Amino acid sequence: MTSNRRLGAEDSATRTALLDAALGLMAEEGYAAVTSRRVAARAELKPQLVHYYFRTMDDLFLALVRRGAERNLERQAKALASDQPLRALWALGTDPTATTLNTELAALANHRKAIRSEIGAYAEQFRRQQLDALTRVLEGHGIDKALPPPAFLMVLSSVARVLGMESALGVVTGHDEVEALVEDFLSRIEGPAR
Amino acid sequence: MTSNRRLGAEDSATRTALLDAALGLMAEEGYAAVTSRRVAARAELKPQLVHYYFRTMDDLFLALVRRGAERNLERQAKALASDQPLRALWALGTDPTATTLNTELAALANHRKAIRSEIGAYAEQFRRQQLDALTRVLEGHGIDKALPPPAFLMVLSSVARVLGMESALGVVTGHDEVEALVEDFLSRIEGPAR
DNA sequence: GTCTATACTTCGATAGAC
DNA sequence: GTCTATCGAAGTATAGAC
Repeated sequence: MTSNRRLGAEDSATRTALLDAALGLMAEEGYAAVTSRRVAARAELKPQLVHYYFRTMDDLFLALVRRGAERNLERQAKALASDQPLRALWALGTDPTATTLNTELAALANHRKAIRSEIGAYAEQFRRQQLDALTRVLEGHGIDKALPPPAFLMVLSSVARVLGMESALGVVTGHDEVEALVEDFLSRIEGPAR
Repeated sequence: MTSNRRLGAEDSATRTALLDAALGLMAEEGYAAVTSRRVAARAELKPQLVHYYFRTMDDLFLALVRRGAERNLERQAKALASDQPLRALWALGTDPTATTLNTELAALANHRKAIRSEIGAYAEQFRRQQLDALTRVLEGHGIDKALPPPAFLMVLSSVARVLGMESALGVVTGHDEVEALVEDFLSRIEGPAR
């Protein structure tokens, strides 16, 4: 019944500024810092505008997830289309900024249902995009029959993700060894890094 | 200069009740739900008691991290001493409750310095405890020379962790395949699950 | 050693003015 | 289509009573 209040236009510059501010706050101080007041302050706007453009904070998070995911699907598509798609994928997976944001989103998804399904659906899209590209890449190379592309992909992206998370915490044990392992693997498939 | 205010005793039952309440909130609703008011309400106590026993919310989080880590180091030690240590480790790593809590802690660590170093130090301890036990286990078995124990450990625990996180999001692509891969690996080293 | 009264700040959200 | 005035609830933290 809270429905006949009006909403700001999707293409408004103010709306974009609010999303940018929210993204920055989330990356730098975590999802709990994304409050209507702080988002507005960072964008040098009034707090009430957040509710005009997004109604609730949940709606703001959803808009943030969608915009970020669409951007990153394009980014990943470009990476997968490069001449060393696996190395590009590895670089994307270990990127510190992405790691931080992914952690925040995962935590956010833990307890906000609408956000969880949105993130889950996008996560599937990322994985499928990777799988499509990878299946083609691995066809040519003589890769172990016991390692099907979906499993290989899970292993590679899991290691990249955890390596990024642990590095942020200052954990080092096992990192050199697993990086050497991955490097060995990548160079056998794609040759030395260019 | 805020220092000569007194603090509650470490072994107080009230203090324990507050920590239990904080843990439950963190698991069920995320770290942002861990506020002095909500923690107290869940423990059926007054909010001010949180500040009497922990002074600041940061101190409460630190106490929570320490208590949880000490408990889980014991839990992991037991798992590693079982007759199928790798399978026990895999089970611990994919446990949904632990996965949720780990995600919250990782997010919390992203932007609270004191908590980050505490979690980082404990993460190293967990890894070292695993490595000590694993090195002994792998000595006997004929495992690939190209896969040193630290790298193997990183791969196994990374996959377990990401599998748990993605399952919570409803992601499925690649999961069956990587589980089959892990099962094959584990059964070659430890035999069928008991 | 334990807990309460209280101060001050920040939160999300709505109704209504331009 | 855009923004402001304003409300009631919830946040952390301290000083002081028992």
